[in-house]
Order: sequence, then structure tokens, then C-alpha cells
Amino acid sequence: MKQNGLDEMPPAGATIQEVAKAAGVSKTTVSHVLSGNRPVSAATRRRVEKVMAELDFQPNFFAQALTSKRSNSIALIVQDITNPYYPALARGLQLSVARRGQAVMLFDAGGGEQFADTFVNEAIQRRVDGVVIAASGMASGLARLQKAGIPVVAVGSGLSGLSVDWVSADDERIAGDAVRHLHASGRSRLATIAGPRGAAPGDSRLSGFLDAAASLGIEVLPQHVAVADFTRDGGYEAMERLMGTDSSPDAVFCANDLMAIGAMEAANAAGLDIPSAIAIVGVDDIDAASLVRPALTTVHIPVEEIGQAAGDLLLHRIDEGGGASYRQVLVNHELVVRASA
Amino acid sequence: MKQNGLDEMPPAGATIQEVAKAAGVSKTTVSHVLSGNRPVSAATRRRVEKVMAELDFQPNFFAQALTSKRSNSIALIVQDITNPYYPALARGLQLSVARRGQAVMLFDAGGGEQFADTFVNEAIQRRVDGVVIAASGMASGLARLQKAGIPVVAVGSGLSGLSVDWVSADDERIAGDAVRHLHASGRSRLATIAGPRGAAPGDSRLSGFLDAAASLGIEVLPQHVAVADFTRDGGYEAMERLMGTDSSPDAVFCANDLMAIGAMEAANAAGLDIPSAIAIVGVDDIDAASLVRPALTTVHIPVEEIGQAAGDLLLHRIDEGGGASYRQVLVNHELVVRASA
DNA sequence: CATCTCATCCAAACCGTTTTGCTTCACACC
DNA sequence: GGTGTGAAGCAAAACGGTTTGGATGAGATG
Repeated sequence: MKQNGLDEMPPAGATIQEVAKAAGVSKTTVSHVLSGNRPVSAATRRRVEKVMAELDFQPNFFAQALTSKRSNSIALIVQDITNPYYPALARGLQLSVARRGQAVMLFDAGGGEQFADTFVNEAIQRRVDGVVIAASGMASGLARLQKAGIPVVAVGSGLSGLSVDWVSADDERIAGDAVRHLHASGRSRLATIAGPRGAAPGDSRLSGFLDAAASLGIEVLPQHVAVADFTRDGGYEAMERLMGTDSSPDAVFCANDLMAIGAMEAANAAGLDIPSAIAIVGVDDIDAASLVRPALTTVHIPVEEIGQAAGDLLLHRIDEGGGASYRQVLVNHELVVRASA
Repeated sequence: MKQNGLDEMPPAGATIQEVAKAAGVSKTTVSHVLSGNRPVSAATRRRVEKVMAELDFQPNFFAQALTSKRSNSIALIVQDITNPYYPALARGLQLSVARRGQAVMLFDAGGGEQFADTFVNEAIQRRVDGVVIAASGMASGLARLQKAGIPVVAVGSGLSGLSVDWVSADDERIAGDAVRHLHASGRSRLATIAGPRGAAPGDSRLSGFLDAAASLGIEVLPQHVAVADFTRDGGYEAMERLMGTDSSPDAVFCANDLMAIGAMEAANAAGLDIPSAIAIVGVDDIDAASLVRPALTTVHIPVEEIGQAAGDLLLHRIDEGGGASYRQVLVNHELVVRASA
């Protein structure tokens, strides 16, 4: 019977009832000293608090949630937690919401797409107080969450049309800045490795790239637009395709660093020198960007800040409701010129 | 009043009571079709299920948790989520526990130390079904969790003495393998950049390093043991200290890749060629290890597998209790020889 | 025909809180 | 000495499920 040799009894956690009895008051009163919802005389309060401490009383979380209808948990749904972008996002988010007693539930789609919807279901069933969603194909999930009355904030661009709070980097301008940098350093045969079509930052960075090129009078060949999945391997393969075209580019803008690094490897493997034969620029400024040789020129995005902003937006909507006026925040980016372009 | 232009009414989630009424049965019966705890006639079952679907009924998570005393959530407490080691761990863990309907709650100590205890409290209050703890200074937290009767599994070494399930890489042998490789390639003035003393993988890798050196007849100078905090910056500074000593080393074993990369940078900055002037080996085999130039020789650790094993151990203890017989699993590592050593 | 046994279903108690009336009591006031 | 007032505390009803102990009726058994 005895499971642990140390204690004679599993502590089992005192209930409010037991505290009440030990303190000689009703559970109502105990509840009141707990919540402060109604006044309790100083003497009684002290007595109750003392008993609580002695019994190591901790209010039952589930019972509280049941009546208050709040779980004090928020869900973070990410595309791929092993992509260094997301841990930074998670940290920022936790920083923001932890102060308000909210815990973060992590749902990692593992790079796949189909899971995101499953996770939305989980979040709804668990009645989280809110969810931050940073995964591709989130539109349908968004709708379901909103129908369920759960506050959401989306992370990523291409959301302007939707009725949702969101935070994002200014992806079009990011791409534009990269293009202008490339152009200023004399490149003219521009290519891009874009993210998956229809997904968050992929489309915006692509259109930003295209627009900027157009406004500089640069023609971008159709075969110079490759699509990959934001992974290093994807970038590698996309680069191979790009190099395989008859008129090969002298610069490529990659929609994130991971793909840019993959692209660099492909270029190396093909014997192309970076940056003399081909310039490469990425986006995100992950740690690895400064580690590769040549060091990757990229656009720094303050990811942790994005996470915090998402948390703030979410808390605001949880507290205030906020109705149908949606807020969006754009964070600042910065071109970091290193050696690759 | 109207908040969302679409629906006239917030769906509000049907209760079991409403389902019962609509199906013309008692809530008991509904509960039984839900849980299968007692037989229900096929006809009734169908009727109830139909009503459930129509009303989009989802059992209230809190109410269920209140009676079942299970939250179907587990906590993952990590030292620093931006260290690429931990996201991989998180993924492995989720992979393991998601199949059993458990969600992962992420607590990121943000590199700091003092938070881990706070998080343990959070976990207890939230009555998670179990916790995986992978952070330094976890001993006190372990004790508290166990006293609260919450299953725990620890990740990291130096836990052999403790009464707890744990999973780890074989840190002593990892260090030994690295040392033997260094020795085999002709190095003799070995140094190490260890993790913080008293913390999980730092100590074991250090003693493994020392033991292996001793058994090879290599003398390690006291000033050739530097301590850092597992970050890149920490590795950089530790390397500076190492190079500042009068008899400078010709090889350094770093307790993780991040520090190894920092060390490489410091060596570069000092004009030391790697590997001719100084060899460097790390541990973890994070993505960046293959990206730096020269590519980092390191010891590969199957981190995702560690996460899965931790999940399996935890689920087992949640299900079976398991009493005072603790399990430990050691995962296999592998030396990956690249260019830096 | 009386009884026994299942299969089905229901009512009520329970999980541990919060919240909403109400009661009590002391005190001030007229 | 009645009456109004506020402070302090209590009982009971939620919250939305699960579980336990019957009740009911149909078919099997003697």
C-alpha cells in the first residue's frame, strides 16, 4: 500500500472546506479571503490565512476554472518549433503573458500542415483563454476559434484582410529593402526563393520582391521565382533549380535564413562563389546567419518583440473583449549587411 | 450589444444536460455514451450521438478534470528555449505524449536559474499530470513535485543518485570519446570549457573529460578548465581566458556546440587557425555545427529521441504509478568528425 | 405463475470552487 | 425603546461533468 517511504500519507491537498472547518468559519468566508470579493474582518482573515499556510492549501485549479470559466492558459500554435524563429516567438509571448498568470501551451505542427487544425480543436476543447497562431494555413482555424468565442491573435503577414488582431513584420518592405540593397550593389538578374504560396510570410515577401524589382526597372524572369518550404533542405533544392535555368541569376533573395543557408550550400556545391558569382540575402537574422561563411546578409526581425506584442494584444482582447475593431502591429526590421551580398 | 455581425448568439457550448433533454434521456446516459463506462442500447446511443453532433457538444474540460483529477496536460520546464537543444526536446516530447491526449505546457526559464522553482509551483497549482524538467538546479523542484505526488522525469545527467526517472545522454562517455579522438589526432595539451558547476550535463562532461585524459596519461592543467553558461557568448569569453594562460592548449573540448562556436569565434579573433593551431570539439550537433567554418566536429545527441523517451517514461509513471523503482534511459551518441578537430 | 437475471436507464450525490441572497448583531439615531 | 444601517458571516445554489445504487420491464427458468 505504501508507495513512498517518506510520508505516511499522500498530502492530497487541503480543500477550502477543510480550511473552513479548521479556522472555524464557513467556506464562503474562506473564499472571500481568497478572492477579496467581499470584506472579511482583519482578525478572521488572519486566522484563515494562518490555517491556509499550515495546511499548505492550494485552491483547486479545475474547480476555479469551472466556475470562473477561465483556464489562465493560452495556446501557441507554431509551424515548426525547431525553426529558430519560433522559440524566440515563444519566449516573447511567455514574457508578456506570464505576468498575468497565463501559462503557454505549446502546439508544434512539426512542419506539417494538417495538424494546425487539430490543434485548434484541442485549444477549443481545453477552453484556453486565447490562442496565438503562427502557422501556415491558419485561416480556417481562425474562423473556428472566433466562432467559439476564443480570442485569437495571428502572427505573420497576409492577414490584412482578415478580421483578427495580428502582428507581423512588414514583409513587403523587407523584401523591398533587400532588393534595393542588391540593386545598389550592382546586381540585376534577381531571383527569389519564396515560401509556400498562400501561406503567411511567403506571399508578402514575394510580392514585395516583385514590386520592388519592377519599380527599379528590373525584369524578373518567371523561372527565377522558386518556391520552397522554409527549411534548409528546401532552400538547397530550390537553389539547384534556380541554377539549372539557362540564364542564371546573380542574386537571390530568400524568404528566410534557413532557406538562404541551404541556398548557400547549393551554390558552394556547384562551385559558385558567394558573393562574387552570386549574392544571397535571407530574412530573420537567426543565430546561424552570422555563423555561416560567408556570413549571411539578412534582414533582422525582432522576433521576441513580435511574441510580446502578440501577448499584449491577446491579453487586451481577453480583458476588454474589444469587439470588432481589430488591431495590428508592424514591428521594425533592419537590413544587416554582412558578407553574402 | 451585438459583437460579431455573423451569428446572432454566442454558441456558448451545449452542456450534457441540454443534450440529455434534447435526446430525451438522462444526463447519466449521455455520460455513459461518452465514456463507455456502462452499456447503452444501440438505438439510444445513436440518438444521443446524433444530438451531440447537432448541438456541437464538447464536454467541458474543467468539469471533467474536476472529477477525474486529471488535466491531460504535462509541463515542460526548460532552461532556455532559444538554445536549439530544447525545441528538439519539446518536439520529441510532444510526439510521445500527444498520442495520449496530453498537451504540453511550456515553461522557459529564459536562461535564468531562479525561475525554475516558480515554474514548479505553477505546475503544481495547475495540477498537471506530470512534468519533464530539463533545467539546471532542478533538485529542489524535483523534491517538491514528488511530495505533491506529481510524476516527474528529469532530463540530463548527474541524476543517478536521485530517486527519479530520468533520461540522458551518456555524458561521461561523450566527453571520453571526444578526448580519445583529440588524443588520437595527436593533441596533448587539452583544455575544456565546461558548463556551470553543479548543473546537469556540465559536471558529467567535465568529469568524463578529466577521467579520459587521466587514463590516457594526459595531464590537464588546472587553468585549462574554464566554466561558462552554455551560451555562445559564454564560450567566447571562456576561450579568451583559456588563450590567455601561459601554456596555451592545442585542443579544447566544449560541453556544448553553442559554446564551441563561441570558442571558435574567439580563436578566429585571436588569429589562431582551427584546427591546425587549435582543435575544437563540441557536443549536441545542432544545425549550426555544420554551418560554421571550419565545420564543427561534435558529438551528435539524438535530442528528439530523448524527448520521446522522457514522454514515454512519464506516461508510464502516470499510468502505472511505478512506486519507488526508478527507470533511467541512456541514449546513444555518436562522434561526428568534421573539420574543426 | 412466481421468481431470477439481465439489460437499460434514471435520480442523486459528489468533485471543489464562486456567488448570491439572508441572517445576525452591534451601534447610532430619534 | 423602537428603528435604520452597515459589517460580518453563513447556507445554498450554481458550474458541468462522473459515479453509484436503484428501479423498471422483458425474457428465461423452475
